[in-house]
Amino acid sequence: MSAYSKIENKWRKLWLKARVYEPDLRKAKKPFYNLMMFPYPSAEGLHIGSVRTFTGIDIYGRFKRMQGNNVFEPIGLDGFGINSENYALKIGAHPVKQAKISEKNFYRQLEMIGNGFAWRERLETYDTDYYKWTQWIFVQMFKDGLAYRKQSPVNWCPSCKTVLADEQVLPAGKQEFAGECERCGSKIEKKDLEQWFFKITDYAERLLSGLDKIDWPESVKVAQRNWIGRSEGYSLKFPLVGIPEQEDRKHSIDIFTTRPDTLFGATFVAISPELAKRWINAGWQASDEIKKYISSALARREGREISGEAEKTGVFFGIHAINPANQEKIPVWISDYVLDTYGTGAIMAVPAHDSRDFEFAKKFNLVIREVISPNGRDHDLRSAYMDPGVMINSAKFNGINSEAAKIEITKFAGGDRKINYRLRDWLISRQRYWGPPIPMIFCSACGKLGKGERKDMPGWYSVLEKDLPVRLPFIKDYRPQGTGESPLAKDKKFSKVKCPKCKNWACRETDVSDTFLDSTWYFFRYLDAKNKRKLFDWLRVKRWLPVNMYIGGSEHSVLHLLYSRFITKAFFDWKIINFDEPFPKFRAHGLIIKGGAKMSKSKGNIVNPDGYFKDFGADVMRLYLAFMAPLDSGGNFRDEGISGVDRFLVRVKKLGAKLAKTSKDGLSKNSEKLLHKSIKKVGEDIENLHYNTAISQMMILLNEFEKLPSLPWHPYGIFLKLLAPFAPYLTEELWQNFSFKGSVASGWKKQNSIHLESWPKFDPKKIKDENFKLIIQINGRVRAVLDATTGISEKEALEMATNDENVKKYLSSLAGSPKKTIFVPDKLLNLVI
RNA sequence: GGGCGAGUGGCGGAAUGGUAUACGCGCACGACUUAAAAUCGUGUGCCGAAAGGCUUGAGGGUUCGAGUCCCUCCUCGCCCACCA
Repeated sequence: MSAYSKIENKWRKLWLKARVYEPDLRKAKKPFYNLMMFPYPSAEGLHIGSVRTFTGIDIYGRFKRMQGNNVFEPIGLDGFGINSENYALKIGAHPVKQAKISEKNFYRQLEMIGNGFAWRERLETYDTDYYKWTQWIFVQMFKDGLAYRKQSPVNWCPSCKTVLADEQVLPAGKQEFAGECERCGSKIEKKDLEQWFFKITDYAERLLSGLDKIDWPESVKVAQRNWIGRSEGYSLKFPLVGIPEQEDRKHSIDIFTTRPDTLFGATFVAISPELAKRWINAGWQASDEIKKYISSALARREGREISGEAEKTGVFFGIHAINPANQEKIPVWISDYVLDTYGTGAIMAVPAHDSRDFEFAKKFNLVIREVISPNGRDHDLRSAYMDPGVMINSAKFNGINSEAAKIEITKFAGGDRKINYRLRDWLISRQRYWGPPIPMIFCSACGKLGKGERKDMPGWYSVLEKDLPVRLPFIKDYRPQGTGESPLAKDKKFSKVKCPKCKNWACRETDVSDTFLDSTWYFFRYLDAKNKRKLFDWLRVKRWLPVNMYIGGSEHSVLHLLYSRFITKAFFDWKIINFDEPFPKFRAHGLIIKGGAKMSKSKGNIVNPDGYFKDFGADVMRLYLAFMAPLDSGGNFRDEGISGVDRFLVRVKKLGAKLAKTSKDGLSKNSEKLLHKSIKKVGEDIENLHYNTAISQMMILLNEFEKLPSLPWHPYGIFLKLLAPFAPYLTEELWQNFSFKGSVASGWKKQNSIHLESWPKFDPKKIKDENFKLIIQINGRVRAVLDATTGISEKEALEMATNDENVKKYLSSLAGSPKKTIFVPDKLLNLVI
């Protein structure tokens, strides 16, 4: 037990009862939505890093509150989804039961950190009242044409017999583990299944342009831009030759390129193994050799794409295409270096000007023809020449600049400008148990007749809004099937449903949606968490959104933040909100490490906050975590470091004993100056999330106050206010003890809380210095530091300098008079000899 | 391979182009104590007896003056990765 537990418990209860942190969501005059990414209740409990983020943003929120804002700081749990389910699987508990246990543990931990949470609005994504609206969003996406089904390969672990999310397949970076299941280490395979997708690609352009108007760290914006991967290029058609006229056969290949200027040097076409397989499935003839290559290439590609280092393989497809620029007959190859998921799955290969094509052509002895040259002549190509240059070997385009040739050659070859994106549609289905059932129904009877809610998807109906939520049934064996179906498929009571159209027996969709969907919209729901009839009350949303300040981990730079922006833009298009960027201001927090290494179970260096909060108290831990480093950078968690802030708080408490008897006493001029400087600095530092330097400034101020024989009341009150966002419990207690306002004995009221006091203001006049240290430099080196009066002229400064013994010595030894003097008012004088 | 970020004491870190190492930890010495802890005080980048010199990953540049701006390189961290 820490020395503070008693007062912490007292104030926690009083604050809760008085609703100090519950703004009126319907009427607040100066709403300020202070949001942190909600946690998913992990196995180990609240991570010390999350605690730092939560208390960190709470410091900001308390500061904003004292500045007169109605601060709303909600909290909830992102407890639905694969992570929680895997934990349940691991310990052999049922996710439904485990959720309740984790929930209790997390809320217990979140209560002890001293945050001003609006507890009444808390939510959990697995709550029926919550996921009802997750499903509602799915229904709207379907009706709007933004949800669709398509065949897609999923990750499948043959040993766990389960479908895995991409995040669960070890990434390519760790070479020796690439493409392995994170749980059992088996090689991941791909299975083709019909999956639901959200058409996020429709929003690619807006997701890109929206970045320009939001205040986010540049690195996060760059990450999103790269993820979206807009590429301006051209599409070209390569006709195929020698193909018998048959309906079911392709007669040309479409490709995307950013380098049409190299078209005359395109000496072969390469297509992805996946595309080749689709053609063969559609009726193409292919030799056994080719089929064998395709299946071995696909097998190698299972799991994540292998690293760029891997050697390229390929096989001649046995057909030829026509280069549209020079009508040359060029071979069509199948190769594993062609990505199926980017562009059209087919490329024109220009070995002379693309390193990958070059490598491939060398290996298979294909024609390499130079068409761009740095100097207008052929030269010996040892590697691909990828820079711009002068056109050669390109018929009538010879001699012109390659940049100019891009559009000319495209026109000549009958191509078009095309913008291509790296971004792919969002795969939303999960063949899992622990998530919101996708609210769709398939009727085979309607499907045969081509009927459905949407013409492009015969037989598919969304669940009627009045029938939402589609409740996740409790099933005993929730383990993933490995059949490509969700465990829900086994529950016939669940999956058998009447068709909303023809009333015959139909099938319910048994997949659940991706966890990331749950977290795209939680900040809307916080505003109206108890509303059973609507997603949210429009007036509240109008009053509070978009979010004023959002803080979270940069690991969500791409997925969560991009998906949330996407859903918000969809809401905007559905006209249920009037803004289309949810987080105009976002800041990423840093990572704290322990003993120089990232915290992990295998290293055994995970810090459990429970013991620390118990031993030191919330105020000390909040201060320690804030003092470690600026919030947006990391820090090393060291037990020894805690004592510094612990002592600091003890001294703050002791300082109260020194309070002067009357409130009339003033401070000396110097102390007052420091006080006002501190008010300024602490405020500015909090605004910039530089809590470490704010605390350092308060320590300096405390050191000054401690030196005084007695301390007047007023400055002590100001000091407590500056400290209040960091150490909410102790400052509230001292505020009350010294009767700045009310006391518990006289019936403590909300209005008496230090946390609703106004933030101190500094007087710019009182900050002005009358004296300063004049730095005298000779040739840029400091030779004297003199006390001077603020505002002295260059002449006066020079006089002071030349009268100084030390300076005299240098001037005489260097035997010269200053050639030049540089004078920075109230700062320094530099004599150049 | 590409993108982003970072390299400052024994440690976390601080420095609008103007006294580098604030604040804190740790350490040393001293006071208090029978003693220890706690507390308080003093000191604490490196070399040097001192005067003084050197020091922000390495090297160059711009500047009267560079931790800060520019170029080259090295190391570490994170993200992406055959994106045509």
